[in-house]
Amino acid sequence: MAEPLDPEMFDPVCPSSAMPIQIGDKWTAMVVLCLEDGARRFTELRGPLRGITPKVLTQTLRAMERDGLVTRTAYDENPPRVEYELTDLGRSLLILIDAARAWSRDHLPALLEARRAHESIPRPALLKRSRP
Amino acid sequence: MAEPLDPEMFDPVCPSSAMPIQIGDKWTAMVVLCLEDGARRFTELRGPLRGITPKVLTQTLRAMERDGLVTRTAYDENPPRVEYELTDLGRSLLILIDAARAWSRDHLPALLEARRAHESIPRPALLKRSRP
DNA sequence: TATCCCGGTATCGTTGAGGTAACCAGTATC
DNA sequence: GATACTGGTTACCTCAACGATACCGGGATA
Repeated sequence: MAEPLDPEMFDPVCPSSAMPIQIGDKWTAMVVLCLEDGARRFTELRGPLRGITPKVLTQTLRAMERDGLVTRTAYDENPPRVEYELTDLGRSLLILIDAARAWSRDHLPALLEARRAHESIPRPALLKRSRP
Repeated sequence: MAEPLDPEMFDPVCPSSAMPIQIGDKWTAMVVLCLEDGARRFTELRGPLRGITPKVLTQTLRAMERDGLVTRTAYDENPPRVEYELTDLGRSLLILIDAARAWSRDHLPALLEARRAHESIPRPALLKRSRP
């Protein structure tokens, strides 16, 4: 199996929301990373994905299952146990996620700096505007 | 400068909308590709980006300018002329776009096939549901 | 009997990206 | 005077994603 997930592996205040790359829907890339080391249970995923509501996690996993990115295995035990696991297709997204993270490491600071610098100037007057 | 843009370089009916990777907003990656070979004018961009409205193109370019991905140069001629050009930062997105396109070439058919196959089965009954 | 656990549903509301349509200023040309 | 061209702007609307909150069924446990 795999070690327990770090409940702080995703920082909700991290600037990744400013990152100009998105894999799937809002949570898809994070789910892929959570499943990188093996199958995980529903409630196990809710830890690192801090703030995700069960409804949205269900939606995300259903969409990923539909697209062949994860498999869902329900064991007829009780309390119920359901495990999600990456398929080869889902695992193939890891190289993209790594590329996105490499870009962020190398270039996101420049983007954020450009954005910060842009906020300073009020409005550069795009074309000559005459207001009587 | 650069050769005229191919007005059919983006297929509006192409399955890229199903692609689980997005660079920036909806049109950002396409704008980057349009500017790959040199500066372009506003109306020049409207050709390949078929269906984009001037408002949305303005929004897209303003956001890219704010993030330091493009520069905007207005020449005081007339009729007015405005040129947009990639910065080094904007150009750095090309490797990400290439990675996304490589993933699509290699894996998107499998995703679409999984999606198609999933539509066939009505509902696999997630957990036992009892409705009286 | 009561409560907890797990893996969800059901219902409602908010938000923002994106689209539609119309309009504009200044110059040049017919 | 009318029209066209460029590079936009403005007001309005739609729709899907996302979130908040509450609830559920069935068995195990206290």
